Amino acid sequence: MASCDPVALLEQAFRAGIAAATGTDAASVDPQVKASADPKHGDFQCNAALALAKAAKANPSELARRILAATPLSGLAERTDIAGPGFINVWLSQGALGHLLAGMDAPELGIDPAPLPHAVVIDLCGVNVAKQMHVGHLRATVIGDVMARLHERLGRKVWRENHLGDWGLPIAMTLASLRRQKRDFARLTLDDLNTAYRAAQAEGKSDEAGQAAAIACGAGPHRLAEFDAQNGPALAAERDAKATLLKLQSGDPATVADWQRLIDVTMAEVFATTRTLGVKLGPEHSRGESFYRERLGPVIEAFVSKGLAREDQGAIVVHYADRDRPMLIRKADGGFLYATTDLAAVRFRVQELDGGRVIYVVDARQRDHFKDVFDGVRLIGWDALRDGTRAELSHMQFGTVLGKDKRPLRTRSGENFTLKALLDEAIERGIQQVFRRAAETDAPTHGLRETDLRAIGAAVGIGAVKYADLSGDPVKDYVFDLDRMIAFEGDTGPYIQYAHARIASLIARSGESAAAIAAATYAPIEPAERHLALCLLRFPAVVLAAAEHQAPQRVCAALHELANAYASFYQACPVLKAADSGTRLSRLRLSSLTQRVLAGGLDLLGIAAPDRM
RNA sequence: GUCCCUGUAGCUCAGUUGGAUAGAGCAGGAGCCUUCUAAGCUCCAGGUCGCAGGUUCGACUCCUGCCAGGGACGCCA
Repeated sequence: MASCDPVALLEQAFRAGIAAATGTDAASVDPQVKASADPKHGDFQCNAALALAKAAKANPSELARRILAATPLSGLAERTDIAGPGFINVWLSQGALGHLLAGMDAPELGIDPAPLPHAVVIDLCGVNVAKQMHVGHLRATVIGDVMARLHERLGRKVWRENHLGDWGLPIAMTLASLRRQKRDFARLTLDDLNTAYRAAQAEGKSDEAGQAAAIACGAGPHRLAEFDAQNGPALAAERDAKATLLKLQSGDPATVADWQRLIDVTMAEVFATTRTLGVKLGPEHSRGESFYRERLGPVIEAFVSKGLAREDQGAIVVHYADRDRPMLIRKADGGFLYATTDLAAVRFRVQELDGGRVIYVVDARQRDHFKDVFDGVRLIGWDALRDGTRAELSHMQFGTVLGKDKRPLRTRSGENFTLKALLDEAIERGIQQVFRRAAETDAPTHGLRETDLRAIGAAVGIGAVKYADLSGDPVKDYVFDLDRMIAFEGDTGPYIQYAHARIASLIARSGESAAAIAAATYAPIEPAERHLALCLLRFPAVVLAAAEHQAPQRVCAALHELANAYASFYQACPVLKAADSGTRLSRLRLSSLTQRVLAGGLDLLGIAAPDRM
């Protein structure tokens, strides 16, 4: 497979050179080829001589000389250099750059397929029935979607699993409460459900807390009876909820129909939000907790029968050798816990979905929980795939979204912001900016229809929010500051969209056909052209690295660098007014490739790339 | 109390798994639109990488111990 990745080609060359110079096996050497940080040190460098010299107690500079002499670089390098204690610096020739760019100039943009023997399962979104989506879901949804896109781009089978909270007592409480109120289930909105959910939760809490307090105070049976009388409604509600849960579990048709209605109402709004976000998530990706309900009992039986779990104070728990914290898998009252469901889910995902990698895109605060679950899975061997290999289980943990006060983002009244409200505001701000621009008579958007401008504005606003979420290390908390995200200056989504739109407009103005541009010869000569070319060639490897390291921010960084390199090129190198037609066409082709890489990269991030803005 | 995460410029953050003089963006200073979109470009200024040891040719990166902030810890999910 002809690779257009200069690092791969140089690695191959240096591996041969090192093998020849040191008399070792080429397959076992690490050529340590990297892009140079400083142009003074060439385009790429090979750092292998330093480590090898230490092992062989040789002079690193001398060894570097021998490696370089034995490395076949003709056709690739125009200049080489040995610097410092033994760094080998390489400058690519213009011919090699042009050849590599041409190799990358294809629909797949140089991203070679990297298939895996098994599927990749991505747990994302994780909404709860009867609850509004909030900023926490933004991250689980957006990051999960990007991970799915990255693996899909590499030609891997991907399962997007939206593990919704659609089962258990909380849902039954909401359902029971709505039925008591004789609500018309055909007319319910998500807000209605949310209100009922919170009311039901609050009832349960006050009841529990009060009862616990009464018991803690050493209250006798009489006092407890009095308490019971005072809290009659709450207790009645709880009994009602439990009865409803039983009916639901036994498949009572009317109850199941109402329950399904709650799910439909919730998911209609969830899917409206994922559409707004440009996230690929639909009904076909929903596999909620209820799906696993028949698989929970067997989980307990398996752990108990294998002696991995035992009874403790009435509950069934798994103890681990290296920590005090046990994992509860069944309550004393016989009920199951979320660890039980997750154990069943991992088992299903590995054994039935053939998941060789199972990635949980979930809030970092659940790290202990997933450590326990994964260790439990490994203990019992449910990470074994059909071919006997072990699945990789990972918790891709993300940090909390904070407000400007560095506290978890809340409204004035202390409630979570709904995701919808946040996105609506971002879209509104994006539209304002686009309108402001379009008012200028020389703007390419001047005179566009209002509906088109609004669509561009939405793409810009959503792009700003998503880019801000994706461009940092996922594990860290970040401050949600719409003013900063939407400023559209610097390292933002709109900056990259802008670079893309500029190129689209440039190419449209050129009057050249796509065929004429595609037939041009790449001739990156000017420093800005060379730098742009090197940024382009770096991109395919970044996609693979981002997938393997579960680091979407690498895609963002590479795109920002590329957009930046293009902006400098644009400033320094006239395209349409280039001195001669060869240069003009070469620069147009370079621009075209840049445009497609930017669009492709934004697509991996699930961010739209408008042609005008 | 136990365990986990985080600490990099005034602010918000990157840092390619150990490589050369630690990078961006805001904010601050100086320039650049009669010529391809100024949502842009080019300079300048800004740092004991939380602290202290250790590992080695070489450490923001790996190890140990502290300090600070945050989080999780038996019958909620």
